[in-house]
Amino acid sequence: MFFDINPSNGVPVYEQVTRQVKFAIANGAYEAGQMIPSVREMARNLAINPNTVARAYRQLQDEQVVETVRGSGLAVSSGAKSVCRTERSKLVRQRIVAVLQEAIQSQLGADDIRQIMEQELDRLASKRLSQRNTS
Amino acid sequence: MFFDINPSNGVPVYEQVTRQVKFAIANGAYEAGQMIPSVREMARNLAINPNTVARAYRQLQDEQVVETVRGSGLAVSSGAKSVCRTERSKLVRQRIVAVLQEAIQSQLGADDIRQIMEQELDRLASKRLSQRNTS
DNA sequence: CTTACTGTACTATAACGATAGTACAGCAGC
DNA sequence: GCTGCTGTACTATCGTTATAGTACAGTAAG
Repeated sequence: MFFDINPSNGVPVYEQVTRQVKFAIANGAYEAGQMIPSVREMARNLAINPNTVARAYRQLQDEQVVETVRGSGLAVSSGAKSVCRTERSKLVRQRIVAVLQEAIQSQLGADDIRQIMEQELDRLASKRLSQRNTS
Repeated sequence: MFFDINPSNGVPVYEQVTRQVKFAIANGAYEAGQMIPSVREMARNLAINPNTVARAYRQLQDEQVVETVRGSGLAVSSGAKSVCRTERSKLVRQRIVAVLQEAIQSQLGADDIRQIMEQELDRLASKRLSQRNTS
């Protein structure tokens, strides 16, 4: 487990952080009541600015995914898991729709898209296996 | 046919313009030697700033997709079509890979992804038909 | 009490994307 | 030659993202 930030991705860094924290909660890496890494620790781990992490955390707090425990840090809220799960699905679906629209607009047929998808799914699957072998 | 700009997409507007011009060349909407819309006309059509279009066109010219004809405008270069075709495939493939990585990272299995894909392909196909009927 | 950690809140700076407005050289068509 | 179009080149401004640095209130642990 750990986070993967891409600064030149179009997607703002602070949003990548909020998203990946939500995803971690969604798949149980962070349980309800558990503390998430502190602003400064997370910033060190991801090699980004503490302010950027703070901004991400503020957003998580606004969305009630996380609650502050004074003097200790931020704890995962009780209802967070299901919320994050639905949000995760929604996000992934949005991204897939966007790409499909783009593909269709560039005159690719449904079969072309399926073919590319399958090729890349295979590639990613084998890549993932080899990563496990080397770790 | 026409262009579809999304200002709050993460992707810079000027890049959306270059991409869509390339895609139009790739699928034959603009033939070699033909003029593309002027900076000001394109800006009016897309409701964006002429400077943004100018920037997109400068980039197209740098990549030799398009050549300036003094006093008249920009003409599609002779070799442009095949270049744009390969570039289009590459771009779409990149985007698909990015989404697949994201989907896998959020713990979705290959079958989940296929299922979402098929659902959305259907939705987009029916949407496209209804659009044709109303135009 | 002191120390070391929490979140939180500022200011300032830099880079980038986008917009607005202006200006100029070159060519087509009348 | 005049008018109207072309691309091109500026400057200035605004908003967003990210960084750097500083500061402060609250708490846990020694």
